[in-house]
Amino acid sequence: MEEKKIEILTRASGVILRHGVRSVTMDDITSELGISKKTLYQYFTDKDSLINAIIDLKLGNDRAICLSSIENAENAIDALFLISKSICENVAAVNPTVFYDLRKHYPVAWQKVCAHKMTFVYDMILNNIQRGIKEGIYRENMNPEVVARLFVAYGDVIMSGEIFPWPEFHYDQVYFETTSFHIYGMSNKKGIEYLNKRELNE
Amino acid sequence: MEEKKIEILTRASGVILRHGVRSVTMDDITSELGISKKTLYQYFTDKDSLINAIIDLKLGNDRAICLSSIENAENAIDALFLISKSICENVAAVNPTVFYDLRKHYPVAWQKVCAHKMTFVYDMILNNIQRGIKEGIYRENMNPEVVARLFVAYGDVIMSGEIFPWPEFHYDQVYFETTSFHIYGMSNKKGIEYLNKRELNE
DNA sequence: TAAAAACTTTTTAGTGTAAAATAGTTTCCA
DNA sequence: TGGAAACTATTTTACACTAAAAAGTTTTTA
Repeated sequence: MEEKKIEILTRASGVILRHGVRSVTMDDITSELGISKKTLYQYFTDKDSLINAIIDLKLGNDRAICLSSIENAENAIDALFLISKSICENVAAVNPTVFYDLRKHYPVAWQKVCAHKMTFVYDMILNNIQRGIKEGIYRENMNPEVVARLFVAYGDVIMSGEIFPWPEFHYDQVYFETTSFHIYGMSNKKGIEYLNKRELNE
Repeated sequence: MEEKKIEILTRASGVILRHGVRSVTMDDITSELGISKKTLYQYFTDKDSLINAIIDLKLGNDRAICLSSIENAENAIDALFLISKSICENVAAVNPTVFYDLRKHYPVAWQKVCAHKMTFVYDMILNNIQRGIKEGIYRENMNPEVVARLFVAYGDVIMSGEIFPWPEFHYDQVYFETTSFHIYGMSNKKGIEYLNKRELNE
């Protein structure tokens, strides 16, 4: 991909993820980036393809960050904390209306997001559970499929804002509390000892 | 309330909660109960008041069952298991479209349902957390407000069917798994010992 | 060559209206 | 008295239409 296309993509991504897909028009993007419509349409045939590219870019970045977190973590618990920290930083910058807009008007992009949650995130958590069990810090008497899906669901619950209304609650705090609670729920005796030790160091 | 009104209410409740609010017309109810519209409207001025009465009845029953579970339980963990068992039995009999219909067309009734979740259920779980801490079986290092709201959220997640699609997953099984996971997440060493002992007895 | 501007086409929000469905009322009859 | 049916009133729904906005294209200009 040409350098110019990448620049347009990343800058447009910033505007759209911050303000919503519907709210930002193609004219808004051109004037925001200081380019003409001609140029914009030279690189992206229509708004749909631009949105799809933005979502691909975003999900790709998220995945890369998660995978590096997993590699650098000393154990399953540490990995989950690292992941939740980066998810927090990444998703907090996305306006919730983006998800609403995608679901309603951009079925292809929305499908990508759903697939990302139900395959990548789900598989990642499922692997994390297996890793934790193998490392002897997670309980063996839980249902991995249900527990992993529960973790996936947290994102929706927190983002919807119904149960944790802003400004009484803040995404990042709730997400952190939720993740630690989830880790406690999965941990066995040895895992909880590690958690306690971890808490002391903070 | 007269005996006849109660009979009409309970029987209409059965039909409506099973098939949905919008799907069941006033004519359906009269023919199903074998009464005339004259009689039905003698006891309920309009459909709205009937629906509201049904919701009041339903929520009242649910509350009564929960409160008796709490009293009869030997400790906080036992109480949560009893509650989740009765919630399961009660909510599983309600067609999910009922919630959809209420939310969209019966704002007063929907408000009752939301208030029930956000006050009664939430307070109940908050009390349960305090009880468990006092009984020395729950951790003290958790955020009760977040953890209680998380429990409230499970209901929505499971009922929506997006994360746990039927028929791959069944309400009652997922609800049971989820509740036990949640209890593990709240329990401390002593609580987990009680849980292990409990599992052996099953 | 690419931005700016002017332009055309498509999508969407909003409105009005007719038909259908349902709520709610009245009448008749066992 | 209360059920059955016929009736009226209200609400929903569907469709057509209009106006505005935004997508997408072409032309002009620096």
